[in-house]
Amino acid sequence: MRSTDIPGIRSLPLFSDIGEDSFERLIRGAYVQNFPPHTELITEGESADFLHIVVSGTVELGSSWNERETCMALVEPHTTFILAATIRDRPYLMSARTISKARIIMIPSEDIRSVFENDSEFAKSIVEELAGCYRDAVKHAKNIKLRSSVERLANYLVRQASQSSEGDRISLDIEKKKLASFLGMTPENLSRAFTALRNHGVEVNGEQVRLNRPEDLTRFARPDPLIDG
Amino acid sequence: MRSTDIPGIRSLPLFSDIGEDSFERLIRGAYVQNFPPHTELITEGESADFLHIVVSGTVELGSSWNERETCMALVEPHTTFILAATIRDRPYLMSARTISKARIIMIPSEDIRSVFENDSEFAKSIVEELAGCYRDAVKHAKNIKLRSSVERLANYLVRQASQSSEGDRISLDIEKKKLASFLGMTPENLSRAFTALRNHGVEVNGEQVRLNRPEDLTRFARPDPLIDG
DNA sequence: AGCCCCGCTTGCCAAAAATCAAGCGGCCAA
DNA sequence: TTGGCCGCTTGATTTTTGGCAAGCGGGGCT
Repeated sequence: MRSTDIPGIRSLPLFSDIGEDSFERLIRGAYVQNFPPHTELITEGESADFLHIVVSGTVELGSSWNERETCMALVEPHTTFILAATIRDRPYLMSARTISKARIIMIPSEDIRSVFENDSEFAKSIVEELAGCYRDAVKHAKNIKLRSSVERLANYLVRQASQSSEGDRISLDIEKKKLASFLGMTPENLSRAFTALRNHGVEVNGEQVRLNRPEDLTRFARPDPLIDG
Repeated sequence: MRSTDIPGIRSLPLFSDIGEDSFERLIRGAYVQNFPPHTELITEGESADFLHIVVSGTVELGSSWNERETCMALVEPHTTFILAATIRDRPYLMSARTISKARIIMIPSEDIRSVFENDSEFAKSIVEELAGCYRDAVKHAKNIKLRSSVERLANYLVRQASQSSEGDRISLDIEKKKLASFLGMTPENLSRAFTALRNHGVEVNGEQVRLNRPEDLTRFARPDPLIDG
């Protein structure tokens, strides 16, 4: 693979600060691939042969136990997944599947480990990325342990709105079913949670959600940078 | 501080592989301190000036939101806490307080970051430790999202028993109140969960728990290395 | 020793969330 | 076009969990 095969790869957070030789070494063994939606990329419990980086599209990380399943994270472009398994050479704790069409870089775990040892800038990037993943996992757990389902939905909406350019209009870009799972509730319960938030000016129309009284919703949600940040 | 001040410090996972000069550098700015039980060591939201390492005793990591509080992790000797905040130079996501008397090493965050850049063995140890923390956080979230409260308790007991030398006798070394919070339920609910597990041979006597039919309990709990490992 | 505080338990009830069932409506394929 | 599948919603009901109150009992303090 030539590095020019992937426009913008050099500016990924993980690569932006590293030396040219380290970069070449990582790129040499790497694959880039386009996947259709709903493709299982990795399976919980398997061993971690590649580090994955999302270039475009969205990837879901999910876990299951005893016939139950839950969505643990939604991975957006420019970040990695299953970095921890790669580093510790342990089985994946989560499965990964594409939600939309997705373009993904895969780098052999051994290459990651060997470049890590020789390039302290890369090591720094890796550890920053990993620390970020860790903090996200902690936030996810806090969200679920400390808030009710309606509160989780409210905060999700407030956050989406703050990130959207549209101001108080949100387009849920994932199935409600999936959103429910991510927020730790059933689809039925998510429907009811949306209904409950009508009192705070939330108006739902299929994928489109409008926050008619954003201040009201925010006051109810009480977003916290240490959970939602 | 002299390194001889802390017996065994050199064999901590974080230090066992690093060079003597790196070690000296880390130790130079470090403090060791003994804390009484129930002492707040760090507070959620503050900035991360020190990496903490538990030498002896137990430390609780907890988080709060909107008057609610939850125990996120129990840190045992030889591991670190708030490593991620140290590395990213971000505010703590969790508070830390001692549960028992505890002996703790504190190393300035800057020292960690600078030695990290110069000693790839140390970098490797740091990233392994961090990956371990991340995996623990993911497991915690899976545990809570995928299991009911009774199932969580059952698995907790099975795991404790497997780690204990006593076979099927367990001594809960933390308050039930705290255990309840860690397992994501109220103290009342924990009591009821214990009662429910009588059907599977669980007998409680204050701090002492006996598993009279371990196979039965295990069959009910369905422990999973990707959650309980 | 006696008192009080606090952790734990239990009963009772309320709230939250899951489950079951039915119906609507869009989308895809025959 | 039509049939069937699937995602979503809503209602009815159950299960799970939480909250409140009362009582028990151990440990520390006066």
